[in-house]
This record gives sequence, structure tokens and C-alpha cells, in this order.
Amino acid sequence: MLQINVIRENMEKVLAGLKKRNFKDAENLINEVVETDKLRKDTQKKADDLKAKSNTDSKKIGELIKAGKTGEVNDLKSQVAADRQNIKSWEESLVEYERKLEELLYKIPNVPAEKVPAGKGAEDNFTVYEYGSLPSLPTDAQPHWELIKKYDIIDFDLGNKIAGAGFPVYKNKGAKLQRALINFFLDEASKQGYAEVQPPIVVNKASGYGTGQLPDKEGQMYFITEDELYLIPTAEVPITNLYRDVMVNEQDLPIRNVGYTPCFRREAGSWGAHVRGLNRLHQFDKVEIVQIRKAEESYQTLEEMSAYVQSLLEKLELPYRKLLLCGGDMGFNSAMTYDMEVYAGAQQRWLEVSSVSNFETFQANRLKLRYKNRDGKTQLLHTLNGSALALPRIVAAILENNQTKDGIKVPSVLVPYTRFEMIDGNS
RNA sequence: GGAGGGGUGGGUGAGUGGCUUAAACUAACAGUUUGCUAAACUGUCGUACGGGUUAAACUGUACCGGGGGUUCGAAUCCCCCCCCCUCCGCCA
Repeated sequence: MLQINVIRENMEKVLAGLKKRNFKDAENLINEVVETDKLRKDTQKKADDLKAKSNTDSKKIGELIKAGKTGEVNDLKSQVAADRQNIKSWEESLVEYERKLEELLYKIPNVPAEKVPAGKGAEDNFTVYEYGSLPSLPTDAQPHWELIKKYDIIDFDLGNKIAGAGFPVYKNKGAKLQRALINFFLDEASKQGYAEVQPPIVVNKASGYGTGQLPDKEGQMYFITEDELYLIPTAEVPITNLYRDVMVNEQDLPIRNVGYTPCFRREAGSWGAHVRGLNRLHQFDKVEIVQIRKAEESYQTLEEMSAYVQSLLEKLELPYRKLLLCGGDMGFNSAMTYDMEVYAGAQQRWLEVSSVSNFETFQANRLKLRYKNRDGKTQLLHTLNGSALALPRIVAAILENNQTKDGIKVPSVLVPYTRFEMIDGNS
């Protein structure tokens, strides 16, 4: 959520930013925000002034009673009672203005950073960097959804039986590969100085609002009605919310956390022709890195985080490209996002495996995540996060790119974790 | 799930309807003094939204777990909810 005073004071800049996102109706929305804010302030002034008056009068009543001047008390009492009625009605409209203002603010996405190109969708993203050469596979190379059957490592039918479509069962060397990847990613992050956390995989409503999944993505999260809990779509939600309502000590900055969790996404209505096998799931594993930074450091941190994610892909020997997302393709909360896409040789498609974003104060504003600077001023912090990494598409790319007639070659960096070099029929 | 006890500022903790402007202690910060593994003294010391100001000063309101109610007036009384502790039940 954008800060109201930022909108008030930098209206031109906000509008220009939203235009880069191709965000419709920005001008009307912003005007309505400013107008509602003004009404809110006027109403608060009226309510506050009347409250001040009735507070003084109430005190006077106490003094009169003490002095035994009970005769004058009744008039004053009815005066205060009448004022209270008016206060009540001012407060009702105040609550209404506040509610409306919040509702409007929830509709406004983050303002893209200076560097973010304008654009409507994926076709306008800017390729920043490419690594590795595309694998040259034999013409009979198989896509991963065939390979997983051939080597009996991931079973969609079994998952379908016990849960439903999009909930695969990992078996044999497939299960071991999952565990290897998770441990590899966690160990690498630890080496980089990220503090490991293992958060709950359900969160309450307040946490959903804190990081901006609510109200924007209400229908995309699984919801447990009995206990009013959401299954997390990403570890970003619980980990970032650890710092909700926190006034961070300056000496505790920067905050750097890593966590592994399963992630749950309903993906309602987003299943298409090219979404097969591991390309899109309802449940998947991901290791997430989160940083909380001072404003002046956050863009340098974004570069550092994306460079770290790139280093993981390079160690796994996967060809990838790094995209700077255009305004129209960025997530609602983000000010700037890099996507990493690996090339899956048999599908001959790029698959998104990581998204690294700087949210600036957009989340921190909702989270009330702040610190006091040297001048004693309270400042919102910047939040950043990135996948490091999401497993299924990494697995898909490894399977497809590393297939040989003897089986699938495990990237050498993972062998200490898997303790096998080839995925073949043997267990 | 049942019974009982709790939730007050960064921490400890007083406060049963108006003398509370939330005491006191403590931590932190600044200064003074002594002079050196430190102490004493003085001062400052919450958050949010407003008014005001070039900026400050100054100033209004709200906040004692959350929400509602009673009252001229609520940290204090009433109702609902949440969380913590103890015991019981269930349980990996």
C-alpha cells in the first residue's frame, strides 16, 4: 500500500509511474484518494475539536460536584450529552472515510522504479543477461513428463488419487533429488549469511494483508474456514510478517533470512495448454530469501540478491536468462523485479524459476516495519525477496537438459547431496 | 475441549469511576561532576492521525490485549473475542 502522504506530495511522479504499468484509471483513482483524504482530515478536525470541548466540560462537572454546586451540573450534563451525539455522528463519517480511503489505496499498485521500462506484458520485458548455451539434444529427447514416468521418480496419478491434480508424489530418486535441492539451496544461502528460519505454512488474515496477498489475491490462496487460516503461497508471507509491527534496532540491520517451505497455490483459471507436468502445480517446494534494508541500500541489495540467484543456476549448470520486468508484467506490490528463466531443452521453452523483487516501502507501510535513524526519526524500511529457488521447474530443466541414453546426469554440485550420479531405473 | 489465574510504556510494576497529565523503579540517550573494570546528580525519553510552522516551537484527539456497551466522565464497571500461565482431558 502506498503512503497517503507520498501520493499527496508526489502526485505527478505517482501518476507517471502508474502509467508505466499501463494501469488504467490511475488519474481518477488518485483524485478520489486525495479528495477522500481531505474529507477525512476535515472530519477528524471537527470531531477532535468537539471532543476537546466535551472533555473540558466533563472535567468541569467533576469540579462542580466537588464544590457542591450541583445546581449547575444538570445543564452542563445535557450539553455534553448533546455534544457526544454530534461526536458520534462525526466519528461515524470519519470511520467511513477511512474505510473508503483504505479501499482505494488497496487498489493502487506500487510505483515502478526509475529503471523499470514501460510495457504491457511479457513481450516488453528487457533481457538483461544470458548465461550458458542452449542444450543440443537428440531429436527423440523427451519432455520431463515422459522422463518422470520412465524412471519412476514423480507420480501424478498417485497424487491425483490421494489429493487431486497438481499435487504430485515424489518417489525413489525423485524424492531424494527434492531433498538434495532443498539442502543445497539452504546451505548456499547460509554461506551467504542468510539466517535460516522455519516458519508456519499457514498464516492469518493480518499476515495476508501485511505482505499484500490480501485483498489482491484472495482467490489464489487455499483457505481453512474452520480456523480462518490461509495456506501460504510463498514463504515470503510468513517470513516477512515476522517483522510486522516491529521497530527494528538500527544495529540489527540488515535483516537477511532464508527459509524452505512448501507453497500452495490454487492457480484458479490459469491452466492452459502449455502447462503440463511440473510447469505448474498446486503444491511445490521453494527456498525463499528475504531481506529488510534501509531505503538507501535496497537497490544495491536487489542486485546482490539477483546475482546470488544467478550463481545458484550457474552451479547447477543450467542455461538461463535474466529479465528486467516491464511495468505491466510486474507484480502488484513490486517496485522492480528481475525474473530468472531457465531453458528446458525438450520443451524448448524458458521457464520462470525465480522472481527477485524490491517492494520499497509498499509492504513496510502495511506491516508498520520501521526503524529509528540517527536523528531519531522513524523511517519505513524496504523489503525485498526472491526465490532461491523454486524446485519443480529446476527439476524439469535438469531432467530434460541432462538426459542421456543411460539416464539423467545429476549436476555435480548436487552429487554430495543425492549420493548418486545418475537417475536411472535403479533405486 | 473443561476449570482457575493473568494481559498496563523498551523492561519490571502501581493504579476499583474525576487529585492520573498512567506513579515508581529500571533500561536507553544527552549533559554535569568525581576520576576510571565505575558511580552520583540533572535533563530527555511512546505511537498514530490532525492543527500550526519555511522548519521548529507549540497544540488537539485517540491508544492500558482487540471489539462493543454503561456513564456527563472508563486503564478502572458490563458483554463478546484473542493471547499467555497453571491444572485436567486428548495427543505426535
